[in-house]
Amino acid sequence: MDRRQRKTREAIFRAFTSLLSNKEFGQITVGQIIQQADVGRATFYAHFETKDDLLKALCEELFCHIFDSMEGGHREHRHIFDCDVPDSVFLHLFKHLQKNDNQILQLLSGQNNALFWDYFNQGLGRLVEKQADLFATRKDPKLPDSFWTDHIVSVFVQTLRWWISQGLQESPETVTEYFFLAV
Amino acid sequence: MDRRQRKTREAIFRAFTSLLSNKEFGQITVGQIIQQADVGRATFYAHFETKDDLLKALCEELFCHIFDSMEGGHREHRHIFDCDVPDSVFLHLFKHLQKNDNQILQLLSGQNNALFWDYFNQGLGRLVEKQADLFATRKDPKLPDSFWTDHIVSVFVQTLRWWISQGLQESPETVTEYFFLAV
DNA sequence: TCATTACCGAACAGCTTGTTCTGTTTTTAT
DNA sequence: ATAAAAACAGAACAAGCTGTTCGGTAATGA
Repeated sequence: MDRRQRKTREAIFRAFTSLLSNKEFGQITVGQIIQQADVGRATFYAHFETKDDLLKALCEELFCHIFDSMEGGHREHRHIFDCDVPDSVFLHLFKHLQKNDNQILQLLSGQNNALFWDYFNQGLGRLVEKQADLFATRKDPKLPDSFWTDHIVSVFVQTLRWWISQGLQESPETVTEYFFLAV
Repeated sequence: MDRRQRKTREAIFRAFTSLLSNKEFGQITVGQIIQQADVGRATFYAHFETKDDLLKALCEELFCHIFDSMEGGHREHRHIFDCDVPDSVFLHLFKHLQKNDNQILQLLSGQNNALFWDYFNQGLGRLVEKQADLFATRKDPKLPDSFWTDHIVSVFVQTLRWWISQGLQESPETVTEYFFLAV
């Protein structure tokens, strides 16, 4: 990809996330984005068909990366996070979130947008299904499988939301413990 | 309140909910609302300052009613739903939702709007706090209180979301059982 | 009946969107 | 090095939506 394209695309993303951490998605105009990104109007529309398209692209950029980096047993981190205890995937995820790569927490915590949470749920769902046996013992046999995976995802999301609402005071280990106590 | 005011207000609400069940909130224009409601433009703005104001008013209309009708031990229904078993409040709520008063389910199930869920969460939170002792036995003492109430609300919402996604096939009794098994 | 209040409908200024154009700069391939 | 291709800036544009204003009409309630 052309270097100019890359720089422009990143400038737009930067400007957009910066605006998203302050305002609602609906209140943000293309004019503000291109002003903050210092980019021509026609250039913006050469990269993204519409504002929704930009949001979608940003979500994919952020969430696909964070979740894809954990698939396949996340071997690349095994030596760092001591990943042989069973809960490591979720602890790892909490640690990732605490590091706040790409200001993802600002985006998740703002009342801005359900779309972010939708993408997050989606990636998390895939993760949980791969770890299904982890929670099999706690599952009452009466509960349908689809219900149970939704449930686990929901508990994780609630735990994260609570953590954010507390200002991330607790350690990732504590939050992971809460998660497993609640599920 | 003037009869004309009432009729206009209800016509706008009807048109708005009708549109909301098909389109996203952001895609709906005031022009469409007043056309469907058969109401003059100036009249709309005499009733609601803005489109967001209308959404807020609708939420209050819907959720405050459904939750307020259940506060104070919901005595008025005691004879109908056999409310002396401990889980009756939530069973009652599921039954209310199944009846689908005011097409509330269409509004909750659409990917439309986080705002509806926010109001729903808010009302539910009040309800759960009043029933806190119901879940006290399952609560691990390590978990903070704020975490636990959030957790219960979250499990209820997840249960409802799952129920909607299944097309409300299960009975309210079954769903209530699932809820208590998962929490 | 009569004053009040709500409504209609048209017109409006202001803003946002998405497109199109011209001309300039940067990249890439020869 | 040079020429073709691609990306960019910036202005101008039509179209649509928003929220306001105003004169005229109809319903309400005392």
